[in-house]
Amino acid sequence: MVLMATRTQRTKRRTDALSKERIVEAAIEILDADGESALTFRALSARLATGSGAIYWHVANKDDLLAAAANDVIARVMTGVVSGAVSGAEPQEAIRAIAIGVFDAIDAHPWVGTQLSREPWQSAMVQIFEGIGGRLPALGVPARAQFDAASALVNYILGVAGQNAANARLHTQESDRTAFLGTVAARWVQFDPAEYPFVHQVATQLIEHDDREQFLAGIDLILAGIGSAR
Amino acid sequence: MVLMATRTQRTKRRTDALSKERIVEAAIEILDADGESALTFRALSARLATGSGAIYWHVANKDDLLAAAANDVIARVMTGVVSGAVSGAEPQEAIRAIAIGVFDAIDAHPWVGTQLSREPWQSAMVQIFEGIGGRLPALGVPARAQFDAASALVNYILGVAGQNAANARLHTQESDRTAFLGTVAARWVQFDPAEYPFVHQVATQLIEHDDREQFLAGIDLILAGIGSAR
DNA sequence: ATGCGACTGGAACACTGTTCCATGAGCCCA
DNA sequence: TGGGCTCATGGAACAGTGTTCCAGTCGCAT
Repeated sequence: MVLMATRTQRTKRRTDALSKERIVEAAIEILDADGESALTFRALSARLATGSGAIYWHVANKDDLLAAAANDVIARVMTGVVSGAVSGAEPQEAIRAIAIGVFDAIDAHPWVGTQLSREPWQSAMVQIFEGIGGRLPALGVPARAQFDAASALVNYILGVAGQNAANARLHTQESDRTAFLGTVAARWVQFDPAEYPFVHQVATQLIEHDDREQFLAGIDLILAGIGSAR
Repeated sequence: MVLMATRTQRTKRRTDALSKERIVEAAIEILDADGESALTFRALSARLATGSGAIYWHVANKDDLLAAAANDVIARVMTGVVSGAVSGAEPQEAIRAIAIGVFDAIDAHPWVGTQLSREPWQSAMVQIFEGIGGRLPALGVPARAQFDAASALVNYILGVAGQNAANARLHTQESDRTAFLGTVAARWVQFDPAEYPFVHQVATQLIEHDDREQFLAGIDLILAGIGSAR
């Protein structure tokens, strides 16, 4: 993997020795179990039965740790998607599969969404960029349009990612979510139809809409736009 | 404005009395001058010549303050765009104008980008949603496709917004930006062309690309997709 | 004039990321 | 075998954060 720093360590020290891998693993567990706010160096120290100083020997700072954790999750998604049935499929289907893969990963680990929209040009984003951009030639997109097309798709994905993460931050429970959507819808209905006709009208669809389907609809919209410009 | 809380205060107290407006105004000044990390309740207290307790009487917490600040900026953009020459123009042009308006606002106040991707269903986002969604009927988009179309456009905008804000956080200077892009491009060129053909190939375009133009290209792509599905 | 509620300023609290350093484990060479 | 010497560790200390708490002050209605 070109992205990784060179590492020449052959199982030194105790078997339970600290390592960036072990730290990232523990961090992901905390993030998944109790959310972004639960990941502190104290919590991490406790879980790894060590001190914060030891962790800092392996990890530059918290941003570094979060980037590595997000990279870990995304890398798993990308290798999973690429090695899956998709590799030989139609390029359009491959792009959809990657997008859905990233969406589902962020749905399962909302903190990844926050991280993706927070640190740009990060290795996690490069992987997504490559996965999508690499399929564009096969789609018949002219070379000079590929950069813009890939950027549009990735930015859309990042937008949804951030929004999903923000939603997850607001309510941990599934029941919270529907209740919250109900509240928002109720507020939207009460907007003045003269000033906010669209928001007013769309309020009802808010409750019954499916995030995943809407996400895919957006991907298809962009793909249609890419196709029409061909 | 339906979004604002009811407010029945008629110039009480001293002329320099604290108020949510004055606090938000000062917060925006700090954010614009010295970036997101500079906005602390201590800095705000100092600038307003008061204590943090006084601020908390007018503002629920920091999130509330940031939301109000972002709302302020976006509201100005939206009224500016709507009252501009655009109001009677072709709906497609109106949507482009709104998107560009939001983009430029985030370019000028990067912290707004962070805020937009952080707190969903917020009044700032509702305004953008309405501004864009309200033009879709005139574009000939069927009613049941409008929600998805608006959501796609807004999420794309939010994605770019977050990314722009992250970039701005990384380097304050314009010279920093080009230097940084150069570094990233240099790294991308060195990616193994067998494993990362797209990223490798696109690296050169990275340096000379214009964020604003690429953003607009993405909007046009989505608009083309919306048009083709009509 | 006086009481009362709206408002203020700043001290105190709990908690964060990060740094610093005294100590220990394992290895290499004499 | 024993001494260095580096890698690695754990935890105390630091600076700074958002937030709470509360003793006051001010202006108005009575």
